[in-house]
Amino acid sequence: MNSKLSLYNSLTRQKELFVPINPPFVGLYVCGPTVYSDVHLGNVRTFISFDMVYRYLKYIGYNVRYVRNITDAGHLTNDRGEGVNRIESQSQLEKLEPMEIVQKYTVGFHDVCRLFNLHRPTIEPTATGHIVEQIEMTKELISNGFAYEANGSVYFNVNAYNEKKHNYGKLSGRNTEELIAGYRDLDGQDEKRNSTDFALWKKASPAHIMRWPSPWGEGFPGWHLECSVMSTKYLGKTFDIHGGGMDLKFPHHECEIAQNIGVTGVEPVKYWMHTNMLNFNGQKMSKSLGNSILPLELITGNHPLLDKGYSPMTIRLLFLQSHYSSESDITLKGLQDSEKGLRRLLNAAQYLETLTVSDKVDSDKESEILQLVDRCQEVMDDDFNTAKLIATLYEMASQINVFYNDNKKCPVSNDALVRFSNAFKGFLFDVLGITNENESANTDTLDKVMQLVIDIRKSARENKDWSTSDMIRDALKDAKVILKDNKDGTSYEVE
RNA sequence: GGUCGUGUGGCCGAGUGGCUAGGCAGAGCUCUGCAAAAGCUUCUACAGCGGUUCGAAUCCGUUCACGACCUCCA
Repeated sequence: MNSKLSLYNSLTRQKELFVPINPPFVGLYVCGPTVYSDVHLGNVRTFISFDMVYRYLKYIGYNVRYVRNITDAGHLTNDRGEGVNRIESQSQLEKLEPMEIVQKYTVGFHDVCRLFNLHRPTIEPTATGHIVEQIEMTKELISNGFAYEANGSVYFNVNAYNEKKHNYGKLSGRNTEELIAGYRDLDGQDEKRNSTDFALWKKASPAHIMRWPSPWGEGFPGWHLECSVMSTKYLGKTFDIHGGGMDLKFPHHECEIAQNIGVTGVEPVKYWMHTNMLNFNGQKMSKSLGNSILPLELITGNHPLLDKGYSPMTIRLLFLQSHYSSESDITLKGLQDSEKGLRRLLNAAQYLETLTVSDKVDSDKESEILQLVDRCQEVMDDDFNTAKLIATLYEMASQINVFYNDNKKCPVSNDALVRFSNAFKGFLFDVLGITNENESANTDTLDKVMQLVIDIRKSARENKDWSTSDMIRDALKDAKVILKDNKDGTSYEVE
């Protein structure tokens, strides 16, 4: 673990050296989806980013406990009191039980995760599985003087919290008075003492299906509470990294901090990480603009704004080509570029397997490739700069191609070639989580059939029977098999 | 209105006080029966205006533009 990883901490607003609380263990908590509809593509970007973070932490030797929750209760459309439970409203729409909605979209979410080659979190807890703990935490907050009951609901008391010299708003740079001023006109006649207060527990109306008994009557937990409860339960009072999309910074993460401090008195998270938003053709995806696009629509191409489908790995590479903290934009041009880039990298990975060392060692060349090896880790240590990592991998791919064209011989020591090869494959496959989607197509059977076709074409070419030779090549192209005539024979590739 | 962020070559996208990012596209060349692939070469930018500095795309100020969150949308 000789890494010098540093990362941008949203809480301190600066890049900091990553020092785990209890090495070699690292606790990572990421806010997961609310399973009330198909997972949003922007959410997928966030999860890909943290998948990469998880992978890199493991790559450099940490033992990571990765907790990503499933929100299956309590997420209100309006946190201010008159909220509608998203899962309930969807269940009415689809005429299904709330738990059927939860099940349906949890399964769908997991399917999407698999497509994009996301590692499973080591713990994936659900809000409904932690109702007891949420009630306990609410009780503690009341007894600590940070919450009050009103009419069967319980609210967090932001003023009481601030009076104890805590600072609600420090993560998102907000101050409570301004928030109150901003809320004034929106404020209804609700049970809260102050408009910045937020629900820990909500009383269930008679029509409400998702309900649990509590000391304050039948109700359901507030949205922010589950993350506080589950992160503390599985990662401890203070843990290393908490991640999520920027849109969750306020109010969700702000409330989480307040709840945790209200119970434990200590700062819950050492490093906060926020991923930036995903746009489509330069605009935020939104239903009203009609440019909202689902992961499966992007993969299948079944959407009016798409020319065709793009593979999950093409999309994954596109996302990782920009830094997690920058906005990312999906455009057709970008997807097409990424598709080509992906092929370039995967081809290089394939060529790499055929390389051997040559008799003589070119020490300049050797130090050049070892420099590329070192750079992979250097750039990742700098706040997970996947954009730079991919640039480095492209340079490595160029190098591989040069060797490949030079009789597949590398003028470097065996040790250097092994290190180079391990770095290229390790960073491409293990860290970036790219997989070779075509591997399954290259079966043994296909290999043998193709060898036969290539041999037949070869004899045609030897007889200068170009029409037969080209006919074979064109027909294969229709079948998405590309022939490449190299100096030392013909190889094929499934598109 | 408040908080935060962004503006880089034809396009995407890193970087952030002096040193070629990288990719895609374009042009030329090599290889090839022709292609494809690959290689080599080439094109070389930092929104405008001030300022600091020996030197700024990078720091400071300012103007303009765009975006996010604060309010349902991840």
